[in-house]
Amino acid sequence: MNKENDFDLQDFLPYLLNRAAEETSLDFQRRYKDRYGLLRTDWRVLFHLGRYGQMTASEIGEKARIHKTKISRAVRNLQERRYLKRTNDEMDRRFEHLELTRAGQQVYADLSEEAKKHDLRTTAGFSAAEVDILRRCLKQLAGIAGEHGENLKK
Amino acid sequence: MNKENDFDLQDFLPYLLNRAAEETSLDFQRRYKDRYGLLRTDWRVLFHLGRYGQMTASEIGEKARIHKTKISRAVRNLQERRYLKRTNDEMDRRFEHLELTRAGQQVYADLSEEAKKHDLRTTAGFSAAEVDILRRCLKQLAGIAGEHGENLKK
DNA sequence: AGGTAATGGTTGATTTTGTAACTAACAACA
DNA sequence: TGTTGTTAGTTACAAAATCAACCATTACCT
Repeated sequence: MNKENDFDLQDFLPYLLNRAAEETSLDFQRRYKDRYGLLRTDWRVLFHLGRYGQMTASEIGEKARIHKTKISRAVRNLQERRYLKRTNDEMDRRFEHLELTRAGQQVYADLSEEAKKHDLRTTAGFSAAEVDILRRCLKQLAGIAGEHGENLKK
Repeated sequence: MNKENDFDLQDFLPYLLNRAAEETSLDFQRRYKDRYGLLRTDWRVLFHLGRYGQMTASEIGEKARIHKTKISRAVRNLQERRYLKRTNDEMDRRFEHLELTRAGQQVYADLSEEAKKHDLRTTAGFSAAEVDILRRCLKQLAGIAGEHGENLKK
């Protein structure tokens, strides 16, 4: 079929990563989608605010590597659902400080519980050592800093 | 900011997998996009045909977990670029056998070379053992059969 | 045969995403 | 001041993904 080429698609990392990402995201997706009407970017933004507290749109974008237009739309969605409120910075009125409302915090609490359980299920078939290596490799690949806060970029 | 919750988003596997997938896909994407005008689904289909030879659309869909509408459009794209040809099954005229043309095979040869190199670069920072574990975990998560051809489903 | 269901594949409408241009607010410096 | 350059965020338009309805062909069942 092909030349002497022994390269197998099923070993190609971008392919594997994409498929693994899709598979593992699927049933968790249902939680935030059906339960709260959120899109993927929505919950990512919500998670960041829930985990790290008040942030601006571009801080979230930088940390989560999400483009600003996606964030802009996610913020609007979350605000419409009353999960988030915006406050203008008094010093520099270009900034908007974003923060979860009480309702938003509840969603975060619920979903982060789900996420924790979800990860346990996902890794059920692996040993602790394997899970550890998996996470470390993925963080490296994702460009997420290890212990050193080397978040370079700009 | 949040309750006693110690769950960190940066450890959540769907999140990590998605980000790692995006990061690692990026520069490879440029290869097939700029060089051959292919979309992501296009090259996936092309890779399957290049690797496994003649297949039907739904066989590809099942193996690669791509929805049939996406495949239908990818096939049309590839055909327009003369990378692929269709043949109708004489026995059952619902089937179309898909196959790469000479040109398509050249694209496959080039891109699979690139892919191989790409993976080497991607894993440059890891030990062989780590890479091995990473791949095995990902295959498991992606639902790709290990040694046993347990491709269940349908 | 004739009716119903299932399968392979395509097409069209709606949603989502990506790209680029744009507004508003500030900074820097003449 | 005023002109130029940046930065935060939004909006508009094009590209792409998703979902549902749709042929055409074959299978099943009486």
